[in-house]
Amino acid sequence: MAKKSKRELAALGSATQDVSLTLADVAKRAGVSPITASRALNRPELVNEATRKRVLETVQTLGYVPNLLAGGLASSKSRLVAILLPTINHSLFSTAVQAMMDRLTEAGYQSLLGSTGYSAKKEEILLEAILGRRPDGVVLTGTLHTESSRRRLASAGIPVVEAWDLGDSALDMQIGFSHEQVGQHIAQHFFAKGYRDFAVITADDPRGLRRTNSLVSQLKQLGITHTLVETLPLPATWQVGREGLRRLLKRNSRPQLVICSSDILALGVLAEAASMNLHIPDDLAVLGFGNITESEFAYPALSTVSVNAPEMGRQIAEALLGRFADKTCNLKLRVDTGFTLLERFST
Amino acid sequence: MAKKSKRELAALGSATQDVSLTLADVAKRAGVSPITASRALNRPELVNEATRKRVLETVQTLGYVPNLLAGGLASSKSRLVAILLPTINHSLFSTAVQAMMDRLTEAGYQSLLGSTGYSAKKEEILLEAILGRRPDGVVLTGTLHTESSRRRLASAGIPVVEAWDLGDSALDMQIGFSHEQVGQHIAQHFFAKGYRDFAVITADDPRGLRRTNSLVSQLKQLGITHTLVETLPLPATWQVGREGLRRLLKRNSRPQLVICSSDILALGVLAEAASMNLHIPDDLAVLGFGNITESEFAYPALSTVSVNAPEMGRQIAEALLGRFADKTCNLKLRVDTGFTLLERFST
DNA sequence: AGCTTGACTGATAGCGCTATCAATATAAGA
DNA sequence: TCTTATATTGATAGCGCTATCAGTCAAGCT
Repeated sequence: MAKKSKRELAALGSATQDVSLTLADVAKRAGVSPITASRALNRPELVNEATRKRVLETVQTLGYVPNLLAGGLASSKSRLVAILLPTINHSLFSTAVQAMMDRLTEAGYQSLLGSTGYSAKKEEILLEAILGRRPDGVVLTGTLHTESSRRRLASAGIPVVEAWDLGDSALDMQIGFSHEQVGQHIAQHFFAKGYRDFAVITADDPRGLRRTNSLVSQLKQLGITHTLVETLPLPATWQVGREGLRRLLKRNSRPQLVICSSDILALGVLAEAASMNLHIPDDLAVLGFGNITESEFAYPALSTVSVNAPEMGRQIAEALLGRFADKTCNLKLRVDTGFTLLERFST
Repeated sequence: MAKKSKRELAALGSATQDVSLTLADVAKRAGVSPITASRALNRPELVNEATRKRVLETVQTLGYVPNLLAGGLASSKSRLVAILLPTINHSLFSTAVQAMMDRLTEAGYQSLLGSTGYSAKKEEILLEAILGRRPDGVVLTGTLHTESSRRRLASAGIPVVEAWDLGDSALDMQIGFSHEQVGQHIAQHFFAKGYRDFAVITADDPRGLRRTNSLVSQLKQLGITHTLVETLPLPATWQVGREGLRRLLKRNSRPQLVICSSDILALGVLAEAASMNLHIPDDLAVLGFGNITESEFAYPALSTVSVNAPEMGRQIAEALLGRFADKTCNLKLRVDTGFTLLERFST
């Protein structure tokens, strides 16, 4: 009762905003039925020009903000895309995510970010909470920890994009690149340039490990039988990179080239090398991965592998939007966004 | 019809997950009324132990995921907290946000991240979309571009935390520190240490500018009448930091100490200095701001101002949770989380 | 005139959940 | 014995929106 009267007050007065204004209030004031008001906002092509204008003006003057919870419930379209990241902080993915969000926001979708962190238990809870919002789509960037999480996602019946990879067991759409190819390419490229003594510093993450394995086995094929590999626990930070180089140098020989599983590690290596007065690339060459924005402006500028993150982000957004518009489109989509080896001044 | 039968199928079969399972399905199977099932999940203290257990088991076996859109609509509690950031990428705020999200997630809230970017227009649209989700609370980290955005937020009738600052015109709760004090403290500290020749590289952001103004005027009071200030456009990146130092050195004298408005700029300055073969801190001392994780492991380790971001994040979360539990609590909350000048090896 | 078509608008009935009040049973107190 | 309190469960009625189907009206055609 009290509520109702408050509302009517707001509708009658010249309030420019209100908390609990409903579409019905707008409709009443514009002299149309609620459903027409709804259409004026969501399917303007179905409404007469003059009517639509009147409704939109009323929306403006009242400061009405549609309740998307209600809209989502009624239409079973939440206009929400869930993005799962390993961590929100220092993410290799942030550039891709930014581009993706920009495009999605433009198209009227919002992004629900979830950081899966490092605990499988937390991930399960997160996934449940996110699925509870009935997102229209899900983007997976990191890997999921448990198989049950993957199954749960698969059976949620919503479009899923697995980004940053092109694995075998696709849940749905895949947009990324081949980590094996990256490893192989690095090996071939630097072998051809004359490097013979390689070392790897990698974080203990499945994809970094795959790149590493592919690199090592390609080197073997080229006749380089022994490659030092330092595997360090997540998360990848500068500190870990520095520690990695220290450990590497404690071992026998000093490698010509250190290949890092991420730019973040590589920047740590650069810092550690500087602290040791090692000259880069003469004393030690360093390669990163991911081409985060810092890399280009490090000193020396970091050589790295670019995976064209903004483009990937855009493609992910488009793939989802396509599927939203037409449920049968992009069904087995698999896009290889490739990669580029960027030689700057650290190799 | 078809829908109904599909549902019943799922409820009868031993399916472990289903898309459109409702609470009513769970209730039927557990032999209770829907409302009891609802309570078993959300207000367990109101339900008999045995009943609750039965319901929860049923939820498990069916793989039911509550529809939070419906729940939110019915209870007008969305369990959603909106966090507005200037940008999701390379954010000074990411550590605070991470801590905040962790706590909120733990308490059953989800975070809707919005990047306000650099366009006021985009910000308006974003705000409208976010308010449409009826978040239970909003956290503002950057500043909002337009006054109308602020008003809109204020009149949304939900708890708002303004983080990272303690301004005069609080919308609601404030948790942060005084940028003026930071500037003043830096001036006093380094003056006392004997520095006399200062320069500032700052991004064109309101708070950095406030720190700078306070610094400069404090220096004036100490008898240092002229301080070079380079103001560069957002976003703050390494590139901008490098550019800043270059510009600074093109001017007359070389300062003893360069004070940067963010660690990111400072790391850029470090890189530029390295490229010029300047020795830090002897040739040039550098101070950052924010204490991002990289700073500690840069070479040389970056002196900076820590604002205790994780603690701030936690406090923000607690403030909101307190308010959610009791609408009258924390009403004019204003927490000064302070700051610490961390001298490492760049000063 | 009668029919069809297209453009527009509205009435109705939910979406899946919870607030609210009511009902029941049992235990405790007078 | 009859209240009164406590614990537990259920019936009802929405939350604010949209899908769906059903008009209404004017224009165009036979």
